[in-house]
Amino acid sequence: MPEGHIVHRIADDLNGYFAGKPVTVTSPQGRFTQDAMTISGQRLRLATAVGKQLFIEFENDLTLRIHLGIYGKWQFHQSSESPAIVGEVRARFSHGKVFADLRGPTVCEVVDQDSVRMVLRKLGPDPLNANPRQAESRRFINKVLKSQSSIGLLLMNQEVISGIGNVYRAELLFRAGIEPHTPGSALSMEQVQALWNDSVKLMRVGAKTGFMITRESLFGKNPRKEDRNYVYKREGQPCRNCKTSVSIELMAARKLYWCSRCQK
DNA sequence: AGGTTATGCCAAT
DNA sequence: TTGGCCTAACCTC
Repeated sequence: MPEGHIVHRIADDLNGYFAGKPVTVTSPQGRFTQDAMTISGQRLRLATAVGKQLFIEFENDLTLRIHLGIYGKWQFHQSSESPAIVGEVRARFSHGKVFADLRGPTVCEVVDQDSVRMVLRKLGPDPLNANPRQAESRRFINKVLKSQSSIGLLLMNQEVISGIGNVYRAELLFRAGIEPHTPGSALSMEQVQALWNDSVKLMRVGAKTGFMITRESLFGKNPRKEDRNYVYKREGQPCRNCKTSVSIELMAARKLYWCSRCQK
């Protein structure tokens, strides 16, 4: 159940364990067997994360594209014996003593390079792939500033910015003091640039720790889940800043959390 | 044991 | 906008 920072961590793990090595790929569950046979035994060239999408490229130029969706998870094992299959394992990677099990992905398919390019073309810039010159941030800013739709929706739109999900959406807007229903076009360029910069900052914390810690005072610590955020999943509880009861509503079928006093 | 929930997304309406 | 996908964890009874 990841936002983009987790997918980047998975790409790093996969590269650490398997890059440059021939990987045995199976599908204990059976749903992925046909595709698995096309890459099994090939050397894994590189795993790359873009937003919430994971691309695992093999030496025969085929790429395994994975999207974890809301349920998907990877689990890594190190063992001289093959670990028992527990539950529905869509795909298992193995090389030597390392095993990686994938469960519950929305997408798990082998595709060619053209198909990868088509997917990539649709994705907005990823804060975790930002280069130092901030060239990508301009794409994000331009799209937001000319859109009539709300910033709450825009931050969840992977064609606008990739890798942000429901937690970071709520927390970014709280930290910026922006009311989630504000149209993109009503924001200033400085506000949108600041949102981008903050997304880079927060997602780097997430990628480094594995946790979505968004309260400045808790950076570098290991807080309990219920302490990590300002407004996410805190409906009805007092705002950590002004004590106003945190608001909740459904926006495009997802729960939106915000403080009606701090975010105007 | 059964019900609810989730950091997501798409096709159908 | 709604339903469906698909899995495990975390409730409640």
